[in-house]
Amino acid sequence: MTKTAQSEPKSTSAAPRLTRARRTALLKALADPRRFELLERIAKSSCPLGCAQAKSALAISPATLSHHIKELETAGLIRVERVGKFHFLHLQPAVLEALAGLLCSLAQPNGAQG
Amino acid sequence: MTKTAQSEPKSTSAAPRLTRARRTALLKALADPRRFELLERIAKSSCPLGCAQAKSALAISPATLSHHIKELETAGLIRVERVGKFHFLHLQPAVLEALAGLLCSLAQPNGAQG
DNA sequence: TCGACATTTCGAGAACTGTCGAATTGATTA
DNA sequence: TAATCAATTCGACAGTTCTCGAAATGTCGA
Repeated sequence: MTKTAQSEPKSTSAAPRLTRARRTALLKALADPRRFELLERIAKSSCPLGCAQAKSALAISPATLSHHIKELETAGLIRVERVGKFHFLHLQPAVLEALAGLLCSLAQPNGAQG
Repeated sequence: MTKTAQSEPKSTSAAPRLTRARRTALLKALADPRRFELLERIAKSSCPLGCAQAKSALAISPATLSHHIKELETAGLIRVERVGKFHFLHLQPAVLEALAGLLCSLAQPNGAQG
């Protein structure tokens, strides 16, 4: 009850509400510097990022890259488009926006509680 | 936390731009569920939160609470007001907003580069 | 000063995570 | 089919972090 005044920062696509577990998973996924850098790469690329580009951008072993990709995918931050033997990485902006909205609401006076 | 070695001004008001190291430190500080819950408590409290309330809210040992408080303080997410034998916890909203802004900009098309 | 309370530090154990080499699976092409 | 390239899984190691009990430090009131 009383979910009044949920006016959060406008998101362009539907931002899902985050459960406690989900928000922790998201933050953990973002908290690794290489993973964040990878996500930045994906976000700033105009076309979906291929694994080869990701690998050369981060200078890590294939095993490690695969691990990080899975972490980001599991957290829901990216989507992996599998076409043939290549995988392409897409950002999922809504999840990022949901988290940003949560942090922003916390920063408001009284944590923007209802 | 490992070496950061990036002496940057810790502003308390205007949202500072986040270096790579700082943003990682912030995300790590937020990525622990108990720490996030503590931060939420602080944010949603109308008056600065005392350690006793924090401790009873989280149901953890004093040692662990002290550890988490230090992490949040080091990350710049809270300020600790030390008055006598009591410590009061204040949110530092600007840092949270800076991080939210960063995430939001990443979510924009092409990662809002430029 | 002493005793009670609040908080921190210390030390250690357990659990988690990032990393990589090696082996494996899967897809494409010759 | 064989060869090759892309990506994943496996197994192991190192470093980090969470957690707490015990001891120490700091503060206040009697």
